Amino acid sequence: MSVSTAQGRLLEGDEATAASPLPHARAPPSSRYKGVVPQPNGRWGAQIYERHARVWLGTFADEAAAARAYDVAALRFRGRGAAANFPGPADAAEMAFLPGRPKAEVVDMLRKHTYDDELRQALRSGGSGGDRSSLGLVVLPRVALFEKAVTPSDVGRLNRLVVPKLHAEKHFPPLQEGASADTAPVLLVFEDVGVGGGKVWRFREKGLAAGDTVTFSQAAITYGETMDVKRRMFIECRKQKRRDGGCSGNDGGDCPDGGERVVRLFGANIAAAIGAS
DNA sequence: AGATGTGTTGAT
DNA sequence: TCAACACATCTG
Repeated sequence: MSVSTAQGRLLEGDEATAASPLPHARAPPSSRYKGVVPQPNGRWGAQIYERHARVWLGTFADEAAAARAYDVAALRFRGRGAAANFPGPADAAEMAFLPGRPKAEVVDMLRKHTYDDELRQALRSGGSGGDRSSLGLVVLPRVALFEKAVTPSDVGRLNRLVVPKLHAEKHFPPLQEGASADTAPVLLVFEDVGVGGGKVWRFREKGLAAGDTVTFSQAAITYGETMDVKRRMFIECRKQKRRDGGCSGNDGGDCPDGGERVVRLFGANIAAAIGAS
C-alpha cells in the first residue's frame, strides 16, 4: 500500500533468493523445474532422457508450461510413479489418453503445443464430463462473466476487441505496471464454447456486426490439469436477429463452433486482440 | 537475426 | 540420468 523507498522493481524469481552473488545484468537462471532448461533468448526448453538419449520436448515462453510438458512426457515414458514438477494424482482422463498414443506422437504434440487440444478432443469423444447440447455435442460447464456488445471498430479491420475496463480489471489478470503495447503482453487462452470442431477459430470469421454480443465465461470445472496453467475462459458470440433483408446468406442464430484462440491483453485501456496473428 | 534443438561434457 | 553451455541449424 505505502510507497516503498526502494524501487518497486520486481526481481525475477531466483535472482533475489540466493545462488547469484554477482549483480550482473545477465540472467543465467537455471530452472527450478525438472526437465526444464533455459534458452538463450529467455524462453524455456523441456527435455526428458530415455536410454541415455535426450528427447527434446520443445520450447516454451512459460517456465511452468515447460515443466508441465516434462510432466506429460514423464507420465507417458515412465508411467504413473514418475517424478513430476506438479505432482498429484494423475487425472483419469489423462491416463486414459496418454498410454494409447505412441511416444513420438506425444512428443510431437508437446513440441507443437497441441497437447491440450488433443486431450480435449479425446475427452469429447469419450463423452465424459459436461452436458450435451441439443446438437449432441459435449459442452463443458462454465459460468458467465460478462458480455460485450461489439462496436463497429471491434468488428472492423483492426484485429482488436476492446473490453470494458471495468470487466477487464475484474476478470482478467492484472497487467504488469508500465505494461504497454510494446512490452510483453499478457496472454489469456480462450476457447469457443462450441466444442465440436477443433478447427482454428478466427474472430472475423464469425461475421459479427455492430450490436452483436460476445459473452465471456470461465471454466466452472477443471478437466485435468493440462499444460496451460492459466485459467481457462470461453468466448461465445451471438448474432442479433436482424429484420432488414439486406443480409446475404448469413445471419441469426448462434455462432458456429470452432477451436481455440489466444487473446492478448495490452495497454492501459485493456484491449483484447482476438484473431490477430 | 532470432529462435530452436543438438553436440558435448561434467556432475550426480 | 540430468543439466550447463556452446554453437550449428533452422526459419521467417
